[in-house]
Amino acid sequence: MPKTVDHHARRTRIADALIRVAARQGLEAVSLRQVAAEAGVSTGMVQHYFRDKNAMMAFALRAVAERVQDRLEQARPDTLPPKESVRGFLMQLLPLDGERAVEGKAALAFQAHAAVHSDVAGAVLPDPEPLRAHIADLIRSARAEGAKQAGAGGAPARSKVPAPYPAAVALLALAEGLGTQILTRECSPEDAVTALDAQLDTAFG
Amino acid sequence: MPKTVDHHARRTRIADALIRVAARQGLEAVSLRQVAAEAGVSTGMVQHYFRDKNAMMAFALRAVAERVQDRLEQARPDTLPPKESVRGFLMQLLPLDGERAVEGKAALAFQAHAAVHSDVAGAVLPDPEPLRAHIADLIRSARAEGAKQAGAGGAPARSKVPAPYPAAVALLALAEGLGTQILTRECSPEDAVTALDAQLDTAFG
DNA sequence: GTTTTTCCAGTACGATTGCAATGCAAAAAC
DNA sequence: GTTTTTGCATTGCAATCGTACTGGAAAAAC
Repeated sequence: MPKTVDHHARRTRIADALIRVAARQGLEAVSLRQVAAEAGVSTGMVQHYFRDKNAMMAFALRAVAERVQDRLEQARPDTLPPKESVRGFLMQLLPLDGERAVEGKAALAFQAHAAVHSDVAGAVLPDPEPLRAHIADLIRSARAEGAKQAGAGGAPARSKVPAPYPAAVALLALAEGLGTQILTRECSPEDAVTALDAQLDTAFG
Repeated sequence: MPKTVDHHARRTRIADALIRVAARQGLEAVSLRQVAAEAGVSTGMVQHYFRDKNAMMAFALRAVAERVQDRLEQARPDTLPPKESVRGFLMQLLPLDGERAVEGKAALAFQAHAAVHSDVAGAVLPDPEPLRAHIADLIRSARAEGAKQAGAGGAPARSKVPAPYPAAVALLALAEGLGTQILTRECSPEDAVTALDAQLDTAFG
């Protein structure tokens, strides 16, 4: 076998360039030549590693999704109490530094793309349900712990606290919504964190 | 003066076509020829009413924003109690029918566009602050009413209820996040409504 | 009637697009 | 050494892009 190279690494490098172009100028500016130039390679090489533009886009879409997933799993310190653990998750979803701003803008562009091309999105994007279920479980366990500490003679559980699963759905959707509002400058990062913390306070007992 | 036509109506008709194309195939597919074909007019006419493509895009961007704004003001029955009034607002932001799905997909595409071209977005998009302030006021008045009905000897206000302004920020961001999750099929409309209602229950005492 | 101004269809042009095809360097297989 | 397979640079092509431009129909002004 002749000259051997790491295909996945090459594809990832090209996908990185695509993400940077998308974050800087939008998906409309993503072309084979633009991406190749951003990656510092020739268009022929891009063509060598991706059958066509759609394949390149699908790979990049999956790459952003996996990067977010990696960040979430990396920020999973199971030693922390449930509430802090969930807070760690959700903060990772907010574009609070430059790196995540780039990823966030690219993710926003891909969201619009996914809403229109649901076929590729469905084939490439991960199922959001496990994460929701995990957060719902953390909420449940935290509330059980809180009820135990309140003692047997205490007041019954307060009404008006949302059920765990809707609360988990709301937390994730809220983080996503706040993230896009930060990117579009509709909301300051400080207000976003304040709103998210308030939401955490009500979701956990 | 020669043949007189309603410029604004013509522009709006073209912008409608642009929105439909963007909702169906994304902003990448928005070209002068595509939009003209969708509107059933010639590209020459599009050029006559818009100096260039950017002007057309900016007009369409403003058009979606105004349409959402109109829907919100139209669904403002001040006779209802505050909570129902806010619920009416937020439900209008969810893409629960075909018409709003089209608008929502276009709005999603424009959001990604606005995050990248913040100059045009800043010049065209309305300030989100008044709506947030209005919702925060409704929350305040509803809580004051609730406290009065609870009587003077009752328990003090429960802790862990978020301050009105962060609650308003959260409600709007949550509606936006749920809306995009519905469009990307990450979340069912039923779960979205459930999560939003739960959020309303906690925001209003 | 003529004139003038607006409205818009049509065409043309240079740039850019996605993609196919060609060709060659380099490294493993022999 | 030769052969063979892979990795990639380059070029070319048809299609589409945004935009400039031309020309004429139509209606108000005269």
